[in-house]
Amino acid sequence: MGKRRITIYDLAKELGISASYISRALNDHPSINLKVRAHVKQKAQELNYKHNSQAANLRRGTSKTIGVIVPHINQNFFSEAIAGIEEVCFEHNYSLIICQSHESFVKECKAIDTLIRQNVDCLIISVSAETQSAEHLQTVKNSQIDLIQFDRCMDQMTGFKVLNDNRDTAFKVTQLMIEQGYQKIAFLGGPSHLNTFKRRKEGFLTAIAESTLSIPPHFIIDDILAPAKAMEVARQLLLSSEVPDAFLTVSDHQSLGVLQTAESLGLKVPDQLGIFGFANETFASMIRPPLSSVEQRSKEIGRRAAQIYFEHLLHRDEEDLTDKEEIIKSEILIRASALRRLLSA
Amino acid sequence: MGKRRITIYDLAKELGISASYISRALNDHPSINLKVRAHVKQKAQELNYKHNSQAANLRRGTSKTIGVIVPHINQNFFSEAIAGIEEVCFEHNYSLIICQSHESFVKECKAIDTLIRQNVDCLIISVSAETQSAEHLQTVKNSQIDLIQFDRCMDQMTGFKVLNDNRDTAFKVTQLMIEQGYQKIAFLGGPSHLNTFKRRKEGFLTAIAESTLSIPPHFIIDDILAPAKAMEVARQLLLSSEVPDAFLTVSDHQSLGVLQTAESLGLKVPDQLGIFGFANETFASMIRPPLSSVEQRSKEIGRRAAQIYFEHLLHRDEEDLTDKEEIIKSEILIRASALRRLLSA
DNA sequence: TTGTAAGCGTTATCAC
DNA sequence: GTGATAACGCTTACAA
Repeated sequence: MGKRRITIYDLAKELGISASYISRALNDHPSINLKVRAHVKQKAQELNYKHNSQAANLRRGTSKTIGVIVPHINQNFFSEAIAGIEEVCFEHNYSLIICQSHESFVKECKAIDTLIRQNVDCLIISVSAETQSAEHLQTVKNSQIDLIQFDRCMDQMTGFKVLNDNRDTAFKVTQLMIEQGYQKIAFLGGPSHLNTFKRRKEGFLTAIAESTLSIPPHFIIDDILAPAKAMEVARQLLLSSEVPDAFLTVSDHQSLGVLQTAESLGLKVPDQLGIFGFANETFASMIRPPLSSVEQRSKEIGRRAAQIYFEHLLHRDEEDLTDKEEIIKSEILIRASALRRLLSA
Repeated sequence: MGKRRITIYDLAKELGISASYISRALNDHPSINLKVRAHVKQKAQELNYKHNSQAANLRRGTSKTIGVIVPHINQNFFSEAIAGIEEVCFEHNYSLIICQSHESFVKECKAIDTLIRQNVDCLIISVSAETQSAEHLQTVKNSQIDLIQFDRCMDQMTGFKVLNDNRDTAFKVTQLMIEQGYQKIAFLGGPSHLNTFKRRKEGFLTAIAESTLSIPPHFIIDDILAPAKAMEVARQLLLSSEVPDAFLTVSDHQSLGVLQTAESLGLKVPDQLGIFGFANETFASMIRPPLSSVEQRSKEIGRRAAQIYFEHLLHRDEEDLTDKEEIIKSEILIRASALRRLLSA
């Protein structure tokens, strides 16, 4: 029994009023007497009536749903960001549909297609490492779906973006390392077509340029996110004739690789070799020596991305922005791995 | 321009055939000539037609959507599980709506309500720490929504469950520690009304009972998941007259707390104190000494949970199961923190 | 093979 | 205040 779902028609029959009236009562339409509203709502509860969002959304032409695409749900940075997005959506009674691109451009396109078909009102995305073109993002906008990018963004695509201050942070971190007396700093980067990594590198290069140091070009190496690669490169450099006395990397995993390599070569960290990571993974503070890193406040990034939708896009009017880059300030965590002197500040 | 979304009626007009025919062509209905199908599909692409899942689902009475509720998206165990669920759903062209309970029973109920209104076909849930009753889960079933529990399950609720072999694993881990020569093993547990923690404790107690050891009752302490609490308790025990020579905990964070406490007291791990964690967090293998732990294969748990829906529930027939507990075997990772002797095996 | 029409559950519009 | 009625975009009997 109880097979079929209760609809407003069932309520209408039960209460002897029309379905449209029921609908209005449940939606707190002002034209309806407060007592009637209460009565209807009570009856709805009694009969275990559940509003059918699908039907309502079809009728209304909106889905009250936001789609999210990230490379991997189970990477700390992204799961934190999603948690932030979810919090804000929950406050606004919006649902979240989540897809993973697995760093594949093809899957990212498929995910976008799915989300368009699902009628999402907004898409929040951090693109895959493979993504080089922004055409698929244009499709989203063409489908009248609001687009918000975070972290990994396509520079050629205008619109809302929520980003870390990557350039600035890398700049400051580099300065800190120089302050600590490191003079031959190597830089291990990521895929340089991704804005986040590009900017971290820029920050590093600018700080070096503004200093009196000169860094040999082969100390600056792109696209070695994989810890194994990082270890190999670190080993080569540390065994060469011109040895770096510090490593700045774009991820804690790279840094960990460097640290282990250094240990295996009998180098003392931070005295003989300084190491600075990025992302403040859980393990960063737990290894010995604790790894200096950058807290990206990824949950806050997610929150802001979602808030942009509700602030600027949902009830858009003439004066509203259509284009904005919002910067979430990272926090530099200087720990033992890059600390040779007392800090001046 | 291009304001309105293209519908099958637009396609129909454009091609001079009826909308229903278009629908069938797009859905590969066998009655339609292959050439026509191709023609229609091509035109659809040309006009940038996007199938509206909402409308189709409303008509079909299904949503091809699975709801997921977990305490926190951004906890490793759960984000891995969700990644597994997502993978399987993606293969089947199903979408995922994700909610967090934040360990609150009230929020869990609200999430369930949302998902029912969203018309999900199935709910996959790991209940909050607060959840003691299963009435809200019954509501789900009453709404003709398939229910699959994983990890944290309500024992009083029948149906499909995907679980770790918690009891068994804790049993084996305890035996391993005894093999290593530890004789006074303390147990730091979690909230005991949650099946996972209850069973880990049972496993520990059984192994002790089957051994020749006798453990004082105050060595066995429930409900201290918070690392700070774990540290406090460890400190008290390690400074008392009767000192444990090992700790088995139900989480790596507890274990880390114990490890740091031991270090601060000048105790040598693993020689003077053995430590065994649970969950194999990223940091477990990276700290010194590396922490022994249990890999729960959470992604696999997620995958299995989702697969159950597609195997047993989606095309249910008379002979199908309605009740099953599936066990995902954990993997015991014995590392230096609990390794005093060479292993026999 | 093709088209007509009804209906999924809601809400908006228009009457009364 | 209240109630018909049409529509949202799609699928599916049923007819032709």
